[in-house]
Amino acid sequence: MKRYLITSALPYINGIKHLGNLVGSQLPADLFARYQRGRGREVLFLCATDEHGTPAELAAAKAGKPVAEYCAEMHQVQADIARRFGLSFDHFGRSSSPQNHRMTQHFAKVLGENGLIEVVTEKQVYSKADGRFLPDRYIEGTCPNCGYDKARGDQCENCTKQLDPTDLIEPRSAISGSTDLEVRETKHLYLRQSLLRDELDKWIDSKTDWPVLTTSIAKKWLHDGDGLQDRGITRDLSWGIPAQFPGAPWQGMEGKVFYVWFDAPIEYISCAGEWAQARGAADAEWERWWRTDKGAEDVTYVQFMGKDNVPFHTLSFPATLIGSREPWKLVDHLKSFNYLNYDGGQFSTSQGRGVFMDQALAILPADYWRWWLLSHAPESSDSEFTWENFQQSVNKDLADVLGNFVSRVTKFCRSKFGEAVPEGGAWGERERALIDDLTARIRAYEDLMQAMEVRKSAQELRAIWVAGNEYLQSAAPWATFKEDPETAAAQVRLALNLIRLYAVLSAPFIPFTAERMLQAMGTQDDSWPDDVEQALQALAPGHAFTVPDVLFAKITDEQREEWQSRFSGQRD
RNA sequence: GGGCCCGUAGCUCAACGGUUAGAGCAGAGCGCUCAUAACGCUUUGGUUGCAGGUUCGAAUCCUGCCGGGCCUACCA
Repeated sequence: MKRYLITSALPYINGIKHLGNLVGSQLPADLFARYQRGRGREVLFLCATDEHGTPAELAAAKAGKPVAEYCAEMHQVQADIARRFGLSFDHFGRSSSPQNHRMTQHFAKVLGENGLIEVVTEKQVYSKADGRFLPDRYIEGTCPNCGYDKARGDQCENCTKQLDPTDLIEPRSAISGSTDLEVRETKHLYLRQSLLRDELDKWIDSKTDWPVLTTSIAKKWLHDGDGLQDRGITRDLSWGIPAQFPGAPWQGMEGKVFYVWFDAPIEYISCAGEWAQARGAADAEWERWWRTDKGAEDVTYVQFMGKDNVPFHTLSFPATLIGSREPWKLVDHLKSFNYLNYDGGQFSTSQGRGVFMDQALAILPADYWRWWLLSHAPESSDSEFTWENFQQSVNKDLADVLGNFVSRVTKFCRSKFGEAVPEGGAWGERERALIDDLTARIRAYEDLMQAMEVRKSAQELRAIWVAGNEYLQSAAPWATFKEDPETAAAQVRLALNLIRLYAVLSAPFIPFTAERMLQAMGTQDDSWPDDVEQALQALAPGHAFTVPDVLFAKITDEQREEWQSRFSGQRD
């Protein structure tokens, strides 16, 4: 039996994520995890907050809290929202965990011992007022090229010219505005990934089934200019994983920490350790997912992320794993997404533009969002959220096609036969045809889900819902009942069983509603319909059910307009 | 500047060298009356961004142009 290790890109700690972040990584990862579990496969689905780096420190300072405290709180906030969105992580960890401290230092140590780390002395801008070194883009000044006065130290956004912080005229700290800056010498560790270029290149070449988006980005970095560049993996920050530690094969790194992009992917591994520890399990429990010498040979590892994360997942993290010369599991499939835009522009965390996860849940249940986001996932190109489209899709697909189906079937049965699966009658031609149709569609759905074709899977699932309405229209049990109640009973029995079938098939997309559907049908049987004919007999004659409340209330024009204006401005 | 991706019906998207370019929504008509004024059937709608080229055959491959997006290595 195949096992699936699934990771979602780690959400950064400095605030609540917007729907664009959600649809690009955590949500499709959850869809895949739920589907594989539904098929009875062993799954380990991991995610964590990415807690290190300059933005975390600044966000904590802004909140007036120590970084550790701020991160702990934000982790709880994000974990709570993730749970309410139905994100079914086996463990939601933290890149600041003790496990990740140990694991990150372990990798650094073996990379150093393998000659893949060197100490480089470089000059960097230090702000006395802020008491810290400033990353290039945290320095602002006047562009020497075009005179734009808010040019950043890495690039001028106005004329797009690449800059060095020392090029700026009248440079100042973007944090405090202080002009009391000086260039200081500082030492950093560099990962010599250029030495691994050919190995990485060969590895990427072997991934013929990856999206173009993924491989083209990797190829660019491997071959552009002088080829893959070495990368600084330490920073002058206080919050992070210390780069100087007992047993480290270098000296002079006191007061420095590893760069987030070095330690964050390693958290994918450490998180498995956190998961095992939380369950009181031995190390072997997580190692069988990650170590090919300890049972991970039969693991299929799938990563989900937005396109901006691709270089780190195709190059620097694999370089870390390969360079360790230890038998770590490398990613098998990397599913990357484009961006979701918001009503003509981009979602923006810094500008508070768009809908954020907590706000989304405050106005509608998670399944509305899950369905819309997944059925419109930005797979082939960027896609766009508009309130009109959201209202239209959700009302039609969820309320009319699925919700109303459940409603019409259960209410009709209650009024004619009572709240139990009716007995009598037999299937005929029409029922055979339906079973054949559903079987073909479910097999197609399985293929699409396996291939992580998110939008197409949603389309196929919707078509499966439609088939139920078509069947009812054609069988017309309300008419049959008058002449031939036995046959009507068989038709209604089939329709009630369709509700259970739909719950099972739809659970990866709309888990909360799927659970309500199963509850209404009075069953815990969520077995996958390998045999559709059998699956449609799971609820036997006499089995009691209840008529559920409306599964999906429609979004009214008034609501839509209100939300449209409420979210047009800025958050807070 | 360089690289990559995209441009198909009013809207959101399929089709990736092979019949007459498809589906959902929206629009139109009909049917049904179990149901959340829901459902079903039929149907209108396209010079596939533009101009060339290759081919028996092009939305698909090539060249140029126009338009949009992403990346470009110290934000993560």
